[in-house]
Amino acid sequence: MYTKPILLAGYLQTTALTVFVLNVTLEISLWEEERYTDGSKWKFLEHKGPVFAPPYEPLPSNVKFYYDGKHMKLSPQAEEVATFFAKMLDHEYTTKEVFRNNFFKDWKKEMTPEEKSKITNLSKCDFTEMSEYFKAQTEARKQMSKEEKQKIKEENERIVQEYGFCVMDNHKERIANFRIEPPGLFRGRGDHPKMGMLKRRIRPEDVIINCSKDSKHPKPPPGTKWKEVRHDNKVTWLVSWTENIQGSIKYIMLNPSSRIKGEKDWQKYETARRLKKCVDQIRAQYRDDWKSKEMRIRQRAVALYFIDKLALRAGNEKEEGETADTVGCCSLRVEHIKLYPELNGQEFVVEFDFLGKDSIRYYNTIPVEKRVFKNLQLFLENKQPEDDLFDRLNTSILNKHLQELMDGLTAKVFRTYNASITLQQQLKELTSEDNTPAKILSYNRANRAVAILCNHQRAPPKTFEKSMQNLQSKIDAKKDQLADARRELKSAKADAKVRKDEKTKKAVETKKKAVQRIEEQLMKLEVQATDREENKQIALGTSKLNYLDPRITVAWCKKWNVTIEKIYNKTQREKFAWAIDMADKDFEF
DNA sequence: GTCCTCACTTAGGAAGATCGAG
DNA sequence: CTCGATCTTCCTAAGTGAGGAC
Repeated sequence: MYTKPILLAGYLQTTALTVFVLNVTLEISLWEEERYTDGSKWKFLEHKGPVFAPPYEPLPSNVKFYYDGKHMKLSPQAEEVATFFAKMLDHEYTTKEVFRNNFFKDWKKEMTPEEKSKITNLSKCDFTEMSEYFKAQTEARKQMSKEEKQKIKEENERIVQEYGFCVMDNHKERIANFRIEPPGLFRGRGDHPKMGMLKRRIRPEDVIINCSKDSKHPKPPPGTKWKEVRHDNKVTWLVSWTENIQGSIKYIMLNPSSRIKGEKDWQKYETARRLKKCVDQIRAQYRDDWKSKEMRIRQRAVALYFIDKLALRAGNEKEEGETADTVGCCSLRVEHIKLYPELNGQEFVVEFDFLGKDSIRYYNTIPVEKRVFKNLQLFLENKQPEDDLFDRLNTSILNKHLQELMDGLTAKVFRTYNASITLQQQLKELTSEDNTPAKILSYNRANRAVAILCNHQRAPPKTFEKSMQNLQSKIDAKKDQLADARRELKSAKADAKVRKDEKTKKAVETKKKAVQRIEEQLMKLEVQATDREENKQIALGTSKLNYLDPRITVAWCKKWNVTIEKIYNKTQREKFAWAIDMADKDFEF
């Protein structure tokens, strides 16, 4: 309960929002205490530690595994790993060569010597009984009675209450991911060389706990020990462990609604707003640098132009063979672009075609300025398709340069800035004094413009065509209904003209209202259809959650009298609580 | 510079919960 | 009340970028 006022108090320091000042005087002093200048993230941190994955439950003896058509009883370790595969049997992954090979190699490591000598070919393994068994279990769970479901829900709730919260500097905060990732088969995205590898079970002995010395330390499960308990208040995580696929560290951290995340988020948008103030100058500078005598500066300037204009990601180098082959701006290769001196009546066109983060394809053809084009031709000279386009540049060089142009400026700030400024400008352009659904369509379209800019795609929903058809038939039905209502209105009017009594007059009014209501409903459906069609392959969520300054949205809602609930759901409102409290209708990004 | 480690943000899909039409 | 569609939450992979060792 006291989280919010303290949070607010912090924001009050930079926004002259006086309404809340009176009742948070006490908390302001608390907040002041908590503003660390030495890089500390907290003074006090107490939590209950992570929730571990439930132990493996062996299959009932009637669920059999067959090798080469013959029943084979597997050792518990081998069986557990087999179930991971069985659970994915319907997934495309299990048809992929790389996935199957990686899985089989890791599975064999879990087998007893006898199993290993017998099971030599994955194609001879029959997991269907296991698969059917798990499907039946899922089905059974769905068919449970209301009471049983309620019981499970309550048990889950109890776990959340016990492990889902921590105390950080007097605030009780929600933890984002307090459950340790269960073992399973690694599902990389795109053409990942490690897909199918066994992600091993994490034990308390693998886990590092971070909390304050003076807190009640979390207890490891009976008979176990933590790898380490440390008290590092320069970081925000509560628990960490090293994952075995890439050797990277995983963390348990706080929910986006927490003070520590909210403040960071706010800071991010403030940095982007500072960029707004100097972006013109930076643009002038990189345009000038296109003419530089030095190759490295020209490359830097062209790359920055792409990052700015196309909202490309920075593009760190990646270790070859360890991950899917994806790139960002600085890691673009010759094979990822094509130059057309002329294309479809436009001059100096660049075609981009590459796989970005999560192996999402970026495809775009854009006309660029002649100077950029000439530079690109120069960068391509004497290179092979697999050579780097920007061979004198990497993200570190670029970011060092950006840091000199503005304090806190990095490549990703451009994405945030361009996303937010686009939303603001599109909202201005598209919104008009209209009914609420039309305003919301405008909002979604502005949001969509950003999602397109940032290349946030999604797989078209499997049911997309059908759901479009359903909506269309609803629209047709509504149109018929409207025609009927109009006919009735007409006859009622005619009737009233003849009879001229109160009763028929009233009837006309009623029919008029009915027509209006149906017109409204029809319009709403049509808007919905437009929105859905335009959204087929576009994901709005990512930009909404990570790129758009929420204060723009809050201000828009206030200005146009749209309730915030129409734009942000409960989780989003919690995450953006700071903005909802802070922004008024005149906020400008 | 280059490599490596670490912490943190950003990302799309899967699973689960809720809604609304019939 | 049931079922499929849709919305929300969960999950965890995949990025960014700072900083330190050499």
